[in-house]
Amino acid sequence: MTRVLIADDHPLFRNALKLALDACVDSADVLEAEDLDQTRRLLADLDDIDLLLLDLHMPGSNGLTGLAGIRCEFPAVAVVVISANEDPAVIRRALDHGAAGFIPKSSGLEVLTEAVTAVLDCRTWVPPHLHQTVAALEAGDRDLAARIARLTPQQFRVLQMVADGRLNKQIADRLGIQERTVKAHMSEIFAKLEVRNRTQAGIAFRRLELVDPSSISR
Amino acid sequence: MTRVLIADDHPLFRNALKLALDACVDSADVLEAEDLDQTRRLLADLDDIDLLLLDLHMPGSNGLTGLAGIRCEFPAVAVVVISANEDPAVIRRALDHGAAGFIPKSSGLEVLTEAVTAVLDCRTWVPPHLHQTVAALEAGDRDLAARIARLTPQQFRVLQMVADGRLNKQIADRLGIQERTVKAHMSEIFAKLEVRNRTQAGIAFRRLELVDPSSISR
DNA sequence: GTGCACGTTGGACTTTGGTACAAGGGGACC
DNA sequence: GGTCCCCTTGTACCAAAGTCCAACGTGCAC
Repeated sequence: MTRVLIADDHPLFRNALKLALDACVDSADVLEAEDLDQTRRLLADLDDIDLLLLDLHMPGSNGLTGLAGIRCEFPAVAVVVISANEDPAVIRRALDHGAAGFIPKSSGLEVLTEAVTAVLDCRTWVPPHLHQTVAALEAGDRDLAARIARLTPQQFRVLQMVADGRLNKQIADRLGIQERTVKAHMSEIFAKLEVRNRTQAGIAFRRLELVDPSSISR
Repeated sequence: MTRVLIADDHPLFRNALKLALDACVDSADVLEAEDLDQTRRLLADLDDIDLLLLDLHMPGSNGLTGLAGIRCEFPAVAVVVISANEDPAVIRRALDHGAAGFIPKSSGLEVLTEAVTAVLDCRTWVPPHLHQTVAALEAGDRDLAARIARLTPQQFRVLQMVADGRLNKQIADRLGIQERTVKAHMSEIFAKLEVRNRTQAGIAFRRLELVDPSSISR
């Protein structure tokens, strides 16, 4: 049986996706989440999810940050990115970060069905009218993606807090571990990201964001 | 006599702006620059420039970073921002950072003339069809702008390098000063930006950027 | 079973970062 | 001339960051 998790804060769109899934898979087990935390919890609790349909602009998913985090923590799960934004550069970056496909929110039911079918068949899928454009773009994030993908889940969490300007001690407290351990993770993170200090690590991490830096402001 | 500096990497557009200036000012002294470094040099060498027409996407001007830098170093110069991007949120942010006006690159000659006339008359100017929209936006960057505007020119330079992940020692070398001095600047910067460490300062500074963080990548 | 990746911690250490307090020179402004 | 801001440097000190070494338990895969 195919088990799919739909992660989108828009109930109506979740329904549309469910219809598409019913149309192309018999006896699909469909789960839903409306923010990134819930998504992560479900992925962790149920270890047999085959496919994740992930909205890039869902609460908690900060541009590509959410995607990259999921890819670090659950590398075995295929992820299809969903977004209202159809910018080819964004699609390119999502694919670079390991997305198995990209579905615009404006898609009709047939397109959704086609896309889901393709991905469940282990083929990547992007909108046909953008296929050429996206393919022509040189890999925007491939090196960044490759570096970040090397991080372990815990290292990713540490990096996220570093990119928030937190101290090692604060990170240790929040994760319930010793500051030494945080430092050990930091050394690993620097090596994997090929940077020399936490400021550069934070900068690299924040490249995952998509929108104007100000709108995240506070 | 009115002295104006046009900072835009597009020669054709510089010409259009010159025409507009000729049409509304008699005996205008028009200078040109095609990147931010040259702009800064001209502003520093000639201290009697009344108006700067600044392209947001000129080489070196990294989103609002260039504008903020100019405002720190030459607070007396009126700056009108020019951009192909007409996003009201960007216009709002530019005004928050002290721009005296905003001119879309798509403007015709009459509009350019009108805008320049208004600004030389010490009135702020934005495209009439966007005026309401921009005014309705709550101040996006006003607090950030207020904090950054307090920085002295040297502090701004230091912060810029911090946001690049450089060490205090490296910053000191590049500025030809002692590391102690850099530290003194850092303490000032933290106080003015209301942050507690360099990572947070770097984050705050990078909010000035406008585009997807990845495209600055390397 | 044997490896391997992951997360964890330990000790000992060096390097950076950051604060507090004080002060002098130079330029701008009144 | 006096005042204020900017930039600079100094001393002294403490906190945070980061490195190099090594180790142990767990769970997973071959």
